[in-house]
Amino acid sequence: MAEKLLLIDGSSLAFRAFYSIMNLESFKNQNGLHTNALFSFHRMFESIMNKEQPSHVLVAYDAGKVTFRTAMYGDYKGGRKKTPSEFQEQMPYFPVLLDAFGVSHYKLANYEADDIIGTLARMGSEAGYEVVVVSGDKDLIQLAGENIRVEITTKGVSELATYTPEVIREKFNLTPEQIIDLKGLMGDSSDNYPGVTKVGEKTALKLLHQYGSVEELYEHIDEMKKSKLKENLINDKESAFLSKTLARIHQDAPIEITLEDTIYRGKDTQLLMDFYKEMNFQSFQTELLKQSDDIELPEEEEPVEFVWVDEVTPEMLEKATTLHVETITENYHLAEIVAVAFGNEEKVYLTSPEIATSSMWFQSWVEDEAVEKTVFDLKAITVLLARYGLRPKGVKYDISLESYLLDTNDSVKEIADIAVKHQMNFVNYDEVIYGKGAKLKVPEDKEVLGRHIAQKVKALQLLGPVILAELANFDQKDLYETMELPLADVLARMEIEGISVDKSRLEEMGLALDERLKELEQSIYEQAGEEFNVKSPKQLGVILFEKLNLPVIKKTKTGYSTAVDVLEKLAPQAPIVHDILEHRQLAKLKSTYVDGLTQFILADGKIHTRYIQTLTQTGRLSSADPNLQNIPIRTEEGRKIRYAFLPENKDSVILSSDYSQIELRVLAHISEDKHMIEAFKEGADIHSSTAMRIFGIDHAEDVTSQMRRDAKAVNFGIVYGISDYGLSQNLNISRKQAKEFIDRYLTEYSGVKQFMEDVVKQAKLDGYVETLFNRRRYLPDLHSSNFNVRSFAERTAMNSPIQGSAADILKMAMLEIDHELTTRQLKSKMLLQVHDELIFEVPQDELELMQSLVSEVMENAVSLHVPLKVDSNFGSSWYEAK
DNA sequence: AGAATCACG
DNA sequence: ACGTACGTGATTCTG
Repeated sequence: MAEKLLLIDGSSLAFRAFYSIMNLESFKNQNGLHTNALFSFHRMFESIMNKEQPSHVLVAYDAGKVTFRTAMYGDYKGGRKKTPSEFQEQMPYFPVLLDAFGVSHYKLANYEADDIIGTLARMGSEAGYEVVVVSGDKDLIQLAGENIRVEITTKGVSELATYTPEVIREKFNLTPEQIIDLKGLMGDSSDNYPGVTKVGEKTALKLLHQYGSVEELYEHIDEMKKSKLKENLINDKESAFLSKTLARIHQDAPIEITLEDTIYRGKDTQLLMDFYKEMNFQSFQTELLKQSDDIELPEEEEPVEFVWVDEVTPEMLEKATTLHVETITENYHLAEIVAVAFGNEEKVYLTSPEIATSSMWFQSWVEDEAVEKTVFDLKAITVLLARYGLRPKGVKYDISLESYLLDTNDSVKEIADIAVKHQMNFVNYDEVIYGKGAKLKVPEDKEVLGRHIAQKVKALQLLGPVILAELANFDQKDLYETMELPLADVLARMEIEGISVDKSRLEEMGLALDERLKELEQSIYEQAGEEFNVKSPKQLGVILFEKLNLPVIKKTKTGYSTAVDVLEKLAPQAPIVHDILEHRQLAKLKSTYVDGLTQFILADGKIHTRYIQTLTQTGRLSSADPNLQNIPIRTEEGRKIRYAFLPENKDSVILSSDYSQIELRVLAHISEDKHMIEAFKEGADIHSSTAMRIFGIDHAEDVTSQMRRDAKAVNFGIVYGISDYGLSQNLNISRKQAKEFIDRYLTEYSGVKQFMEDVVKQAKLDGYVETLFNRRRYLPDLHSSNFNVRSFAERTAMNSPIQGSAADILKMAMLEIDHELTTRQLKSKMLLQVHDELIFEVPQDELELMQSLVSEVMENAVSLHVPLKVDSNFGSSWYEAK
């Protein structure tokens, strides 16, 4: 096989890698080391290796700041910003990674990576090798030659642009050698050498096409006619020659390595595995495990004992305080149970759910309030064991919930995530054991499976007290013990209960939608003069903006935007746009709400969503499989979907109770703004009263509906952490006008203004914001040097305490309502939660009681400086509960 | 897998 | 001057 030498500019690529992933916070290992550059470099490197399949590889590095170039020109690479510390700290690990890859790396005092590469490229080429050079720095294209191809990263790092002498001729009409002359004339702002004043790429190219080189140019300078350019060339002659010298990459650097030394040795899987563990690179870990079969799983110092049993005895349970139910798919309403496990950090028992739950001993252990247990995700376990009629009690530590409360930023999806954060590296990620995607499966080897589960149990057991102590430290023990933990049980029962959905009703709607969609498609094709996929934004863009020549209002990263606000602006100009808008809306209804929901109706005729209690950054719940928190309501066509949501029993109705303006009331409370509190105490219409203030109206009856609408938008904006631009977009008004609205608002509600300023200031000091119930959100981006990132964090600092406190309040109300339903032995059921709204199934004979009970509890869930108000409606379907 | 779009509070 | 509203999940297309 022919020899192929791959030369990589490590310094340049590592730097590019660093900037290609700027989401610094999510790329940290267990010791707080940033890993974004290492991760991204790894990805780039692998893709290059796969593509090139070289026989020889070398990664070259700059040795340091001082080189022969700085000796020639003191300011070479001067004026550069200091390397960010987040990057600096990753630099020592690149050699470790490369050693694990089996790839040589080299740096040389006084020289840059370029010169090492230049020298080896020459040597390789002379030896008849095919040479490939990869860098993020375009200067290296001067190395292109007969056997030398240069690849430069573009668009961050995702793609490579190839440079051969032919490409350079086509692009610049120059030879690779002339690239050096080009640099000499142009200079280089990032390397900080000057070239010739006022000469950029265009002028430099013109000159080189005429004269061929810097030397030739100055030979014939006298023949040039008098011009500013000529003057500059004469004045900067010295600089031009210096710059050319600086730009030239050395091809005879005194390197001490030979081509022999660059032979690719191949991956050392064990070293790589260790590196991935250290950096917490899960996906690479799994990938590696798939490729090789000789990797040893990490050793525990004192391995946990585990045993599969087919009978549960009291002795087994005697010292057991951790309970685990293993599943490998997310949706626990449908998931198959792989095993039930119980034990402690020393010994774990594993068995099937049938064996466990049929044991009297196990039943009473699970349901014994007095046995303080540790679990991971109480809600999931509650739903899973409910299949067997068991309801866990006495759970003290839910590691999942606790981790979420401690820091919403580090997403703890599985036990390994939190174990690794506490240096318990013996726990494997599920993906490592079970695989993922199409290859997801339980290992046949009971030893492997058993050890994996046992290690999880061990970690949970050890983590329990540690994590609770951390919560206590943050004053979050109450939040956990009296709100989130009991709520897990309430939510589990809501999920298990589910809500009845009329499948045939949905199917009827689906047929009608299909018919209308066909009509619209025909009409759209006719008006477009051709058939195309209306659902493809790309194809639609071509039709609208190229074929029909409609004006481009907004662009996205990838092309024309065809979002609703754009289409609405175009609608008056072209009737086709009306049809497209309607098509969009109906297609959404059909796919997401008719077909989508239908798939989730189980044999009991109900939909069982999952509330995710540990996801949002603010403390809200989210809902998935399916999402029942975004069922249409804003348009009549969409709202009809709600006709399909029914009470389970004929004699019952759907009752819906929602907080009125809860976020603004919370804002009034937290900010203690006099005027806003006053407005709410008077029971005023808050949007009208805001309108009166910002428009200077004295009598409520003089507020026009337009004013109220504007004021409402301003109120929303305030809650979101307002900006003039955002408001102007929302109201379709000028930015100046929007700014006036905001200024008026903040003058009138000066307490709100004060709060907004204080909350950001305090957050910058503390690093986090808090809700009324001590729920925290950390905002490291408040200190970002990037304006956008920082501004976003500031708006978040204003919004999170508001949105989060509102979420806290509804959670408190849910607990109280659940308590009342239980103690009063009512037949009414709490079915759904939609952020500020609760949905119940209520038997007719409990309706009166429930209406007042629910309102009463919700309104008095907490005591604020303003009253809380609840609106209730009921009907024979969710649609009619309005 | 990511982007674009759109449903909700 | 910088470019934006806050929080979610599902579907579809596309590289």
